[in-house]
Amino acid sequence: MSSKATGSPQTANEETPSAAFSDDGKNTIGSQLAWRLREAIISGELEAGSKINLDKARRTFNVSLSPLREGLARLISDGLVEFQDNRGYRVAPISLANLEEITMLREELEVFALRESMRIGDVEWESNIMRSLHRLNRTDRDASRPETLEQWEALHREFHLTLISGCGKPLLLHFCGLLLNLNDRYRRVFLVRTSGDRNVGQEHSEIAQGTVARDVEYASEKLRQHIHRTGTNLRNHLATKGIV
Amino acid sequence: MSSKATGSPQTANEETPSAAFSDDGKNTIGSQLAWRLREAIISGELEAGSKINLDKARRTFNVSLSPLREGLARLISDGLVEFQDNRGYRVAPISLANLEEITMLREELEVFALRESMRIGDVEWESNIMRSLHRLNRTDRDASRPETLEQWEALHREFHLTLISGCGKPLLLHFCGLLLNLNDRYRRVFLVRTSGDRNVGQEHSEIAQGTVARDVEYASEKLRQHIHRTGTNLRNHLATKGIV
DNA sequence: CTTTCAACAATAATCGATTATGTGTCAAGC
DNA sequence: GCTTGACACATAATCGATTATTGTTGAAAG
Repeated sequence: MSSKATGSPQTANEETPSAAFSDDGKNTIGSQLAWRLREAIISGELEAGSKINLDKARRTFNVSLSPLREGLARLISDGLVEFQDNRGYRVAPISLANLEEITMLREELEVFALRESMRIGDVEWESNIMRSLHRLNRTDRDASRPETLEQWEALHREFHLTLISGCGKPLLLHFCGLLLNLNDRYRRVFLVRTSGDRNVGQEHSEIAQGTVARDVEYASEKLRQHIHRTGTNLRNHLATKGIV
Repeated sequence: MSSKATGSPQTANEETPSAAFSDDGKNTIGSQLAWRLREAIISGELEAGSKINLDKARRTFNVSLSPLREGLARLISDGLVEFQDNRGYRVAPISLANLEEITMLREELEVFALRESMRIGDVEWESNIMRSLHRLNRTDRDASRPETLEQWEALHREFHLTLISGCGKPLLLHFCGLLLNLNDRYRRVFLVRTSGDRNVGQEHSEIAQGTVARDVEYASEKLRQHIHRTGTNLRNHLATKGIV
């Protein structure tokens, strides 16, 4: 099993983005399931909007109902699964409107968190940014090797979270983490490659450099544009596939 | 069992603030437990930070473990309960920093949602506001009758949610609902009465009137002040009780 | 007197079986 | 032909018992 980026923080239980924690076979079955299900949904393996049959899932994953429900419950917190009493679980649907809301809220919240970080972040935080940036830029996405995509996604997620991790606001970080999760799902499913007119690596570098230089307006604007472009890009891909 | 305000929306499953739905004994045990536990936590009956012993809780509520976990899982989504593998559940702690973050985020998100609502809200939405306002202002808090407090809290919550319900952004509403929940907990636990120099009813009326008049700047500012004052007020009470 | 480690007690996690609920189908009545 | 209701089937929810993990205590070693 490959190493993963931070996942579903229970509450204020944000995992340190830097830690090289290994997911041993130590965790609870419910936890492991949460990971696997999340990956299955974000990767598109489980189709958006589809019903999750407990009995089938139980057999697929070779587990009992209790941990299965446990795992699903966590994905509900993440907004990746929906639930109704006596009607069971279903993979959260996707839509243009949803994507647009995610993008808009990211522009608001992530930028706000970035400004706060630049205001009160410490040197430790700055260093973490540069490290995340370096790792991200050294990793290529190779569409022919899915594991590299997954790896890149993890590093990308970590970069964005690190960027705003200096703000000292657990709840805000939690919200941003959720939005990032939801957004990544759209990218994983719809984005084979970045549109040619963008140099994403460059964009990340500019954001990072502006941030550690505490150039508030510059960094904020760069981040906002970065998020906005990604949103536009994804929206086009959705339109192509006829998603409303 | 008294009627309740909207509770823990699973995902985009926001309950209509207006509906006079009765919670029959129809729901799932897990659902009912979620309600009861939420009330127990928000009311302070379950002490902040305290551990939740599954076996004891199971006996207290006369249920089996499965629905108990189910209910607790939902409160995790709400940020009212924290969880760690193999270590169980605990009531989310409270702190000055947490309260301040909640207040700050409410100022950002709720005001943002209000502006969006004023931008695109329809007549139906306006009408709902006036109705919620009326119901709220017609209800008094009587410290000697706890059920009136609970009733007032429900209506207050509904008013604030209705105010921003015109924005057409389910995720944003979800976040605001969470923050409101967390905030209400502080009020329920620490606020015996409003500080004398405030006329909260008046504040609500001003916000509502400004909103339906689409006086964007006025309404936004009034709402922000309202939230801010409540935050300050609560902070003082926390300080009095020595909460750090 | 402190540290280590092993047994025990307390607690959480999981399982398989059982019960309750929702859903689809077919026949009788209109 | 269309609607209604009862039955049967599929599925979700719950239970009680079992297993795994954690934490605690106390005796032995240093």
